[in-house]
Amino acid sequence: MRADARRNRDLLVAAAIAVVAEEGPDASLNEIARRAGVGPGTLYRHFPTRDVLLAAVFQGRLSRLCEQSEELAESRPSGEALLAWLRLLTTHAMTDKGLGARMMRPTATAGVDCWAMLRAAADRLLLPAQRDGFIRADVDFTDLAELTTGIAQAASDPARADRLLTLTLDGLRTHHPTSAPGRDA
Amino acid sequence: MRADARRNRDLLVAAAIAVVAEEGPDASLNEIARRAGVGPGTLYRHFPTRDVLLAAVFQGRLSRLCEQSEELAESRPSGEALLAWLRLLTTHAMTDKGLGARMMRPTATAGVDCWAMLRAAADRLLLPAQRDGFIRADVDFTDLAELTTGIAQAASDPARADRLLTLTLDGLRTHHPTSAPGRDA
DNA sequence: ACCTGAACACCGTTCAAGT
DNA sequence: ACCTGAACACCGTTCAAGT
Repeated sequence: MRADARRNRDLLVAAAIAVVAEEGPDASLNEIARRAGVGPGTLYRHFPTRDVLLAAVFQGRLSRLCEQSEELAESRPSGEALLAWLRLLTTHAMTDKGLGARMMRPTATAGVDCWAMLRAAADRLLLPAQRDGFIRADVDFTDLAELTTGIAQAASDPARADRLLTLTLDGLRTHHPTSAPGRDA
Repeated sequence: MRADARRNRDLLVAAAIAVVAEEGPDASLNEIARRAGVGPGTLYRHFPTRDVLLAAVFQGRLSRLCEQSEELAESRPSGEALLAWLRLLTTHAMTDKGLGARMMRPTATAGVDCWAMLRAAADRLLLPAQRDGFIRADVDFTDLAELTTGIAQAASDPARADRLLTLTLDGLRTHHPTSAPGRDA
């Protein structure tokens, strides 16, 4: 890779990080190119698709999230660790006006395989929590990903997202029926 | 209202219904005007904002949803009725590529007060379900609206939406702790 | 009163021309 | 190899001119 090409690529990613933080994932690509000081053609050469550029923007935050999954797995009991990480994931899905939510899909596999990385990070916490009996055995990563991104998209602010996440997690816990209403009434 | 104005308004709504069904809530307004056979200026005269036009498109589906709430309240036991209606609401939020989800916000009050109508319809089922002890007393309409729209936006297909809704509702039920794990572990 | 449609500033995307 | 930037077809929105 030629030196000037490398330089332009870095300028574009930096500009994209800034612009996406301001305007969200639908930000103008021409604006990003302008801010990076290159022509629009140069942007398309490096990033043939908007999603490829967004993946580059997303990459830093994603790897941090994976690290945090490892830390939590070592430092906390399984149920607690999963809950804490899901909170991080939800916050994550809300950043940059929905960029996070947009990248947390199986299809958003551009350059880095975001979905596979997230699944690995989640399973590291989910499987122990299921083994220890805190979470239903039939829940999988797709459930967690869709529920957290959904909450992140629909909640009006972080406090409400936290409330919805708490409510939802009660549904994922293992069941302890006593009188079992809700069936006959 | 002059006769030709009335006629143009109706043409615009009809065109909007068709185009939004195809392209979703971000459909081109010029395209809608074109399809209605009027100039773009005429569209803006009748609907100063995109959301006002979308509310007109949404209105029919909304009133049907309110009727269904009344029917369910009369014909079924409270817990069952609420669940059935929430299924309808979720389906609803998925129609027209996210138009439903977009209108289910407090801000989307254009012409018709969609939010107030939905709240009335939901409370008709939620309050009895809470009185009968099937749903937590601290859950309110905002919780239900955000959870269903979130699920609708994040789920990849109707079957998955149904699964997520079921999981979530288990979290909204009244609690029956037996061994109460998830705290200490 | 209401409608028209040309006009403006923008957007995403492409591609000949340059170095 | 890579970059440039003019160019194209589109978009949302406005507003003078018409009836």
